[in-house]
Amino acid sequence: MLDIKLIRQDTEMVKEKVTKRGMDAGVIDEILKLDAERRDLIQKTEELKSRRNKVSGEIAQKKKNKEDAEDVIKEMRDVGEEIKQIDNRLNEVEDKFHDLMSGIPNLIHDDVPEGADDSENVEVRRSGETRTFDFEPKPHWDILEDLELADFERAAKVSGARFVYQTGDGARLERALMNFMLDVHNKNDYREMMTPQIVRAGAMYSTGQLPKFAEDLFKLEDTDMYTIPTSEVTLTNYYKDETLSDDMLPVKFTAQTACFRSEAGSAGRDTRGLIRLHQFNKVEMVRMERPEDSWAALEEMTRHAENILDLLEIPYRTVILCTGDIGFGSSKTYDVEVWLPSYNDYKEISSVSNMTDFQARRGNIKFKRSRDSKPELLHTLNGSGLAVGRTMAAILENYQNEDGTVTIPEVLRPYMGGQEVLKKV
RNA sequence: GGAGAUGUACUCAAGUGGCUGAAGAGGUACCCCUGCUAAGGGUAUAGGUCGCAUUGCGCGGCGCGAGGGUUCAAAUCCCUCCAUCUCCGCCA
Repeated sequence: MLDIKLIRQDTEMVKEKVTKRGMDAGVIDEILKLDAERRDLIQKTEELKSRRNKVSGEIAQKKKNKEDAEDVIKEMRDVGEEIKQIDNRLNEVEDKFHDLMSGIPNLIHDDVPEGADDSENVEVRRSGETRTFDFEPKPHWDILEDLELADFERAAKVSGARFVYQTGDGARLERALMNFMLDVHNKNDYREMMTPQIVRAGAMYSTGQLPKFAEDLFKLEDTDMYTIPTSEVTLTNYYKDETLSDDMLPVKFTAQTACFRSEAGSAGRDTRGLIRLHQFNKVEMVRMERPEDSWAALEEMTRHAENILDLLEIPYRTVILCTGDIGFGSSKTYDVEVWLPSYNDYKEISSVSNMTDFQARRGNIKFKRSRDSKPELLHTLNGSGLAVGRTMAAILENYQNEDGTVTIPEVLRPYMGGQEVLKKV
């Protein structure tokens, strides 16, 4: 949600930024019109309410003095009727107003490059040499099958397409990765959390999944509850409707959860392997920052995501998302992309965003600089650190050997009981 | 899942239709007293949000878990929802 005051004062700037995302800015004019009507109605109804309050006091006085108040009461009856009518109209206008407001994406930062889609994202740095194989490397789904690390067929039987059982060393490697990632983030002072994985609609609204992206979510039948598509939802909403004191900042959380995505509209894409599933594990980082600190925090958090791949010694690059690819609530996003031989390309493994005050306004998350200062909206940030399944895919493909085995990255070996290779059982 | 109870400000708590922006206590801040601390005394302190105004403190609406309703008027009556507690049932 944007600040309506900003839209009023700086209309042209807002329109320009909305347009850059490929959205029709006409809705801004519509919003301003509704806003004007809304404020007009508020003034009218408040004036009447003020009068009613005053007269009500007088009625109380008269009653106390055993005077007759019938005529004033009658008059107030009409005033009450008028208030009701204006309030009804006001409610309609405000509903429409909020509908439109909650459909406006966050303002993009000036650094965000213009572009139509992900092909126009701009690389900002690259790390590690991509390996040249002196044999034909296998895609990770073949490795999973050959080493019996995962079972997609039986998952399809039980749950459907885009689900997986990880089996044996496959399950152990998944667990090792999650523990490794959480340990690294812990060292960087992110507070570890285990969170709910089912939330109410209100939480989804705050972080921006609702109302616009409902089709991406799984909803529990006959309830107002949804499975989370990322722990960004539960971590960011932790302080929903609260005002934090300055000494609590910055807030830094990390959590591992399952993530559930309906993947509506992605039929036929990434159909094999661990890249695109309805359920996957992800370790997430979320931060809440003073507005003046959030841009530095975005850079730092991106480094924290990259650091996982540095430690795993897997090649990656980092791109800044262009206007056509950046998410709805984000002002600026870096994607960290890992090298996948099977795609012969870099594939997103982390997305790190500064949502500025966009989610904080929706979720009413504030802080006070001191005891006497006014509450201000926080800036919220989130980033994967990392998508666990995709990390596993990257390890299998980048660390595979000619004999079909996979070398386990050194940093993971302590988490695998000292095991050095994955091989056929 | 069944039955009952509760939800007021930082905390505890009074308040069953008008005089309640909301008693009282604690807490917190400052001051007095005292060599210091404690105890004692005094003063202050009700959040937030919305609208108007902003040459200056301002004016007003909302607000007693949330949302509706009744009424000239609601913390107080009614409805729905949420949360907490107790008992029973069930269960990892």
